[in-house]
Amino acid sequence: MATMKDVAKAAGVSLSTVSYALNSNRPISPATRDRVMAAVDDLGYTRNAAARALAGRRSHVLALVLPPTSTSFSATIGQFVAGAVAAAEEHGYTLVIWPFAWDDQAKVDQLVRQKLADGVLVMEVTLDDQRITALERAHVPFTMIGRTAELAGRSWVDIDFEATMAETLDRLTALGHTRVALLNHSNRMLDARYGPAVRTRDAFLDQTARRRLVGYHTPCDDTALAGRGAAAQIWGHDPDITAVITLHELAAIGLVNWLTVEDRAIPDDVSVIGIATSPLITALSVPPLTAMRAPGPDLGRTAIYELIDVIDAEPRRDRPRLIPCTYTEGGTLAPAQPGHPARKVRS
Amino acid sequence: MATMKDVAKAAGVSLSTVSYALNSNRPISPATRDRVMAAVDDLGYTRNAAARALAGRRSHVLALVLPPTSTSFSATIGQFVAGAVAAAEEHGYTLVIWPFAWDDQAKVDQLVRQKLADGVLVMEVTLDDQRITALERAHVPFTMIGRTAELAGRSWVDIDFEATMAETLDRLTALGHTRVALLNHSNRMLDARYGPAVRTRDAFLDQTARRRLVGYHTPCDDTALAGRGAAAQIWGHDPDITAVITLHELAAIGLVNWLTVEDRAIPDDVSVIGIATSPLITALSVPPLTAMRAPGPDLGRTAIYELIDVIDAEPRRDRPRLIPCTYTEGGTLAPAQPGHPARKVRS
DNA sequence: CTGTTAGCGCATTCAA
DNA sequence: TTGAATGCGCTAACAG
Repeated sequence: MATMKDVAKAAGVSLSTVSYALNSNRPISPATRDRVMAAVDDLGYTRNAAARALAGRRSHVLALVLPPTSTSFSATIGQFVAGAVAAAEEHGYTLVIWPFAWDDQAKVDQLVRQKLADGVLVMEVTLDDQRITALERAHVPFTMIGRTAELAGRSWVDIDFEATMAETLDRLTALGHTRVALLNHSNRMLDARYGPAVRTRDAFLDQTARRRLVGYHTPCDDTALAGRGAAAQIWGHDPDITAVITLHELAAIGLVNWLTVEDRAIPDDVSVIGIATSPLITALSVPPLTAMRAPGPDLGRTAIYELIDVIDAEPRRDRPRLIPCTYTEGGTLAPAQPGHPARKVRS
Repeated sequence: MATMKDVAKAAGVSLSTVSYALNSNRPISPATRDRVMAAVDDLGYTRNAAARALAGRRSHVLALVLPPTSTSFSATIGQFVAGAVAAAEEHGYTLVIWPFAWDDQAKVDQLVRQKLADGVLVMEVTLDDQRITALERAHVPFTMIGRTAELAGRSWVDIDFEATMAETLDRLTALGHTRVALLNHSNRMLDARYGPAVRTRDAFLDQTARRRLVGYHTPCDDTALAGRGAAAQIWGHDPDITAVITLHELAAIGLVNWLTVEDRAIPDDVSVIGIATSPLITALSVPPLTAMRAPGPDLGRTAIYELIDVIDAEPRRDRPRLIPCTYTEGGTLAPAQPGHPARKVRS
């Protein structure tokens, strides 16, 4: 395998010139640069990552810690990762995933101390996440996807749940809906102070109250079965609810099934709108789910920008880090029935 | 950050002694080893990965290439990854995921040539996968999860679909089922010669024929909707089918819904059994899905063993590389109805 | 704009 | 069983 020395010889320049040409961090005449590049192509040369990291004290690797048995490396996370990979690449970094429980602090620590990555992206942060303080103690550059309650001096990006909920309720009220349910993450997640669950609930309760809507909050496991149960619970509690906001994929499927079995039509009898939902998911149902689409790729990009700034010790506070979901037309939203929705009964 | 030199000084030994103590690849007296280890603990020392890789010409990193928008980093893959991570760790390797389309050959190439990993794990291999030949040309150590049709000189591990299908049909026939449907992956996957889809179909058709069963093969996209459609198709084609074998998660949900709507009871009217299904999935339905559980962790471990052997140029051909799924009791299997299953009609 | 050179931190060969 | 010395391939001063 060719080394930089070989390239230097082939191009008739010094070793350092090759290095500078490759890193373009000092002026190089176009002529010599061309000769270097030609030699690089000729020899099929690629920098050795280990040597580069050793000499430069920088691995040029960023790590995303993601439990393999996470709530699913689902479409939404996939979109996020894709955006992050692209952004990292544009900045000369390689993004890799460290597939173990992120609260396996020992492992994260060890990899970080080996200097296998220059910085770490942290997902599924809870409001009082202990792991963040550990990272801070270890002086590891990191960016959170999501937010701890305490944000001082911490780098983060997150979905703007408040704004997203506002737009969602705007659209529902514009259609005449006044009784709305929220199919939220499970109580387990709420108890763990999982940011999206807590923020969505709070925004929902707060904003429905302020708008004088009837808002019914329903935590629910993310399974089709739990979704079915939640549906029964929702309309058992209030038969006149005409719209549901949902955060889950599988639970939403269950809810839809229940409605089908109960002969309630979507969207004529009940409107459904997803929140922070991936487009890959919305397309799966019929009619396609109307949703506030999760800003996956944007979040990924922004997270990488943040992280690189932290690594370079160049904090920029002018970047928008709270990114709203955007409305995506589907077929599951309709005006509320005048009066009560017809409630079909079935033997 | 402490270096090996610091440890040597603290322990009162030479630098090389520390190295040997850490790698235990030459005799060390217990006394000096203890002193070294004590110094290591004291200083909180960790080997620098870059320096180690540069000097040792080995990164001690293994890479799993996994598209972020894959058919879902689902529970099954998660289990596989968990097994692989554990096995890699036991052998002194770190397993990382490279999250980009694995047929983005250029990227894989580049990372490999930077020597960012010593070997690569390849998932979702098709029968005539072009990417494998590319890896061979580049002399990159790799192991396939799945199999190309041509196997000569290639390292692989795979699920034993034939044996799994045999046991599945054994169990169904023992319960008196003679008319069985297979809910397979989509035609797109079959056209792409995706191994699991092709092997399952072939095993199903072959073995049902040999057993003189009626076997109906139904390719199907992995969405709840497609599953519903497939169910309609199955019983439209043959109302007397009493058992379904399924490969999908979401499609199975759709199929179950359809049965619910049609007032067919599971398992009394229709038996359902999953193939290569993760236990995390089976638990989600009610009654829990009876299934042939995917040997995720075993596959992961075995794949790592294989890959390390390839890297060490120590091919072992005595290891079982074809791993069957194992039966997991659930609540979705019952004896076939004597005569026709009652076919309920609904207005 | 380009060349020379000193390490980066460790594995490993050669001596003892 | 241990130590000394070399070099892995590259970055980043320093010097011109």
